[in-house]
Amino acid sequence: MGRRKVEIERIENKSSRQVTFSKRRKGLIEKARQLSILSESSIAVLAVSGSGKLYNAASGDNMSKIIDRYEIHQADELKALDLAEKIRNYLPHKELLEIVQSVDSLISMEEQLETTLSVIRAKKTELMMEEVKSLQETEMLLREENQILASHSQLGKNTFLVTEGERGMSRENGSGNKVPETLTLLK
Amino acid sequence: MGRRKVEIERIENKSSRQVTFSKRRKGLIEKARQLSILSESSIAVLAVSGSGKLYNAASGDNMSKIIDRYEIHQADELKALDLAEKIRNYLPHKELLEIVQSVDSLISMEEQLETTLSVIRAKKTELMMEEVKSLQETEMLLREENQILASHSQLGKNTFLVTEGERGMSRENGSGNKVPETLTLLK
DNA sequence: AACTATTTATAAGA
DNA sequence: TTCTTATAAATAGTT
Repeated sequence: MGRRKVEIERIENKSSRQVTFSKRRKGLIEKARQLSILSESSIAVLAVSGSGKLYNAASGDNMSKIIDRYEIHQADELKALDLAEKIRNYLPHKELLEIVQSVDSLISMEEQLETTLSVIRAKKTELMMEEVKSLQETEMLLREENQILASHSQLGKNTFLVTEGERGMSRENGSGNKVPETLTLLK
Repeated sequence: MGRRKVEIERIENKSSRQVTFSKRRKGLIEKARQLSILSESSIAVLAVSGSGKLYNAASGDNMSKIIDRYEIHQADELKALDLAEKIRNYLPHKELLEIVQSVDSLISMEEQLETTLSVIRAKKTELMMEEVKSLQETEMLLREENQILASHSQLGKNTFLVTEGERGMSRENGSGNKVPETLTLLK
């Protein structure tokens, strides 16, 4: 769609790559807007540039709602906790048509879906907590093993451990995450 | 881009609307894929049809990571600090009674509260992710240190450490899971 | 699902 | 960055 046909492959020239990112991102978001209006739908576009900068656009509804919708969809697909089946139980197909007749019923459906969503979120938190706990236990075991090894070490009295710097989750991080320094053995 | 120019407005004919949704959605996702490759970036597209069906595509990275990035970005932008104040600003006590008169105002209140809530959730996820990452880094460092100590150990090759069952003595690390430290071994 | 006349997006250049 | 314009690509209406 330009003076020349371009192959769809990484543009090597950095400057051209940035220009293309800018032009096509604009085009993509405009296309999303048009689709949303033409077809009365909700469209979200998230773009993370090579340098990590984020661009986003939502049409038809706000970003949070579209993402929520995605998360519900995912959870449903993955059948976390057989929730999909639970929902089916709550809303058997037969009764659905009758149910949808009233506003009250829609409110109740909304509440049920929100309940489901909160269960999904709780599950996410639970899994992350488990991971943290497991990692903490591993850390403890390693420290113990370490101590035992140190007490049997051949490293003489001239050997000593120096601790440097402060590390940990309290650091302001954002995206500039630091790679852990490698343990260095100096002689 | 077709036999005729079309105005960007809701297509009234339901069938045409669906066909357009399908065609343009495909085009949009293809554009997203191309942008991702050409500019070495990550692009996510979420589309919710008028009938509520969800379509999504992610290029360059997986959907979860792109959404996480968005949420962290939001949290940073809106600064989850002083949320209470924000809520107070949105809803000054004086104006509350007047505001609550209209349905529109309630919808807008709902949206604002949902935005606030999503910021809080994003912040929670961000902090948990950081903690996991930090623990993983600590684990790596400990394993390295361990390896070095083992290689200098007087314990023979036939000796091995039992890390289970000998706990308690070395547990005087009363500080629980503390800030990991980078160790430099000097000789 | 295909086809194709047109419109639209955009690559290169200024 | 913004604009221009030749050309490639997307797609609206049709089959």
